[in-house]
Amino acid sequence: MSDIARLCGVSTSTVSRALAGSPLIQEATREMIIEIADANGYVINPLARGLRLQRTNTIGVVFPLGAITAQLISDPFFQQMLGHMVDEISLRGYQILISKVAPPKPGWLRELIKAHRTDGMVVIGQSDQHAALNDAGQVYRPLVVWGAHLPDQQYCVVGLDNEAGGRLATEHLISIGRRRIAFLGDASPPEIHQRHQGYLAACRAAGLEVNARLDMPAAFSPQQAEAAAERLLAASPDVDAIFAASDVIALSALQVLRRAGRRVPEDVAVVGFDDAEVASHSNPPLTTVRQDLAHGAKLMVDQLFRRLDGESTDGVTLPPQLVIRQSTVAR
Amino acid sequence: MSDIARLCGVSTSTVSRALAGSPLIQEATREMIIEIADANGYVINPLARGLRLQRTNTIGVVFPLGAITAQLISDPFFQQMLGHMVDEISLRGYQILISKVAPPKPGWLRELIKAHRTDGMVVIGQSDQHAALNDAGQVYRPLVVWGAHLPDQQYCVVGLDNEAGGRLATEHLISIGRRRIAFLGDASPPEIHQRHQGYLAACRAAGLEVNARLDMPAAFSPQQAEAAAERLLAASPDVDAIFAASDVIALSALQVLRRAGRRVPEDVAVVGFDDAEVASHSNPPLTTVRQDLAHGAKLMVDQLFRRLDGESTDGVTLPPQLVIRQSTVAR
DNA sequence: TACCCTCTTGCAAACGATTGTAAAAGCGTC
DNA sequence: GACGCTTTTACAATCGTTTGCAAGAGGGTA
Repeated sequence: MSDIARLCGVSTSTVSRALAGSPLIQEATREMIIEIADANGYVINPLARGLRLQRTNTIGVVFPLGAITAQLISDPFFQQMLGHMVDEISLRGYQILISKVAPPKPGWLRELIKAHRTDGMVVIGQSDQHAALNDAGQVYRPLVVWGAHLPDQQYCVVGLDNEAGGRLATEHLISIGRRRIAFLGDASPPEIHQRHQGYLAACRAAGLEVNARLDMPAAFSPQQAEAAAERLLAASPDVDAIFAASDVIALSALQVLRRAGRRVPEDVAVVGFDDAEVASHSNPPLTTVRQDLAHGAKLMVDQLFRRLDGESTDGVTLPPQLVIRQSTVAR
Repeated sequence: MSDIARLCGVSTSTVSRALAGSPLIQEATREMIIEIADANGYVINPLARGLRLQRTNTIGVVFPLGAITAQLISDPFFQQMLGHMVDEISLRGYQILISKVAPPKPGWLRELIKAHRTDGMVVIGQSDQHAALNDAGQVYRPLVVWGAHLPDQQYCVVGLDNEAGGRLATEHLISIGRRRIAFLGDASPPEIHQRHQGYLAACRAAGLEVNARLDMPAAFSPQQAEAAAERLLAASPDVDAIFAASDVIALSALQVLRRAGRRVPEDVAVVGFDDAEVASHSNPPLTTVRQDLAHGAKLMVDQLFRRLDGESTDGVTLPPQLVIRQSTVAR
């Protein structure tokens, strides 16, 4: 900037004000300065600017990956969410700084905040970090989290009503006459825990027995999910329906069932969760609980920017929607 | 930092050196300083640090979206690439700054570089920005681009041999007896152009006629791709094979063919490109040209870091691999 | 000419780190 | 005690901006 100032025969403060469009600078001077700056390919240094202004025009998108998930790529959910976030945030002229926190160490979120590299943060998924989020949420306002609504939470959450989703899926399976309904998924992240609660509630309401043999922990990666599905079939050969905690898990279950010679949906009906792109193209197409990630991402970013403006926001609970396809109801 | 210095009864320079692990600082002093810094939740400010060091520990991932693509989310290719990039870069302890450049204005890349927010950059896809890349690549070293290898290029490219991929796909269709093979895709981005060249070469080698009715521009979004597939069927009802420029386009074609009552592969065989997750789960599963994005991403990041170390790298051309599934060969 | 007023511009102090160089401290030796 | 040597610490400049405040320029009026 001092080079430009020298070229223009003015001081850096004048250049700075001219580029910022300050009314203190005469129109003719401004035009001259802008022209010379452009001609010399001058670009303002965002680091220095951020340091001075304490504003970076950047939003952080954080993926806390606890014990549950090893890699980001493992699930299309993360990929899609990230894609939507990039779209929504760049629409508002902000930059995006991604942090993958794996595994989270104590204080990770406070450190991320205190680094002051971003004006606000979006956290995708609570993982097992509810305490850290509560801790930060009380003092740091521009924070929005995607995940489950928890009773004692001190931070702004946008997320699906996962319990209702679990109930919806399970009631659908019950309504088509299934009685031995298995749950396939690891219920330790809060979102999945709530889906599981919904499953249990629906089973109890219908007077169905739920036992440990029907309740099979399964991680999100296809390989581990297949292994879990095989364990399930071995433990409960008479299972007549599977409610999987995600579409990826459901697709793995479909593969295992096909290899085992079970027909879907005649012998075993399968329901997934997410309505990822794959769900509609699978064979058979997958009945699933749809979460509208594009809308969710939009809401999160909306709320975040309202918080940046000093408003306070309460989060949103989105209604789940059951999408019925041929994995539960044959044509 | 000056607070910590005051608390410790030393100067900021001592604190800085202690935290950086400089041998100039006595062990006892260092331990005392680190302890006090931790106890007070002190976190170094990366903006100030970056400003001083002219290093940000950040890699930029840039998506230039030219006239071709409207949204980032439209194609799983971008989502997957982004996911892999995040994985590979964070593995090396660097942060990731995403820029979606849509549409690219003249000088966008030089501006991005001159902003000095990142130590290096990865550009995903050339779009229609070959000139801008050439312009920047000559002066800016830490730049790696995913895309097609072009004759006069001055920048480091990692990418698939798209022409070979196009040839492979087309030869496969020819080998199963197809004669009226359509190309579905917009050949203006270099990658797709090369796939199209491979298609033309294979057709010519087999003595097949290629006419405009078999050559149908199709954008990457499912809606537009479906419309294109419908136009194709209308223009050339006797088509017996479709080579689609991406899996998303191929899946749209499958939908349209099903609605039109054509059997796949008996009436019309379909080949896609990418081997996205959806390809293996579709109905019927899609024959496609696989690009190993995980490997590609790893190579790109490898080369970028070697360039950061002052080495110069030449880019890599990856071999395509045909994955044959039931959309071309019935079981 | 002296004075005041308005309009522009420049000076210099931040923002929060790093680092070359100078100074201080500690210690052994003559 | 003076000197020199090594070890440890502090001073101050620097990275590239922004901005409160002071000062200069120009013009009108008494």
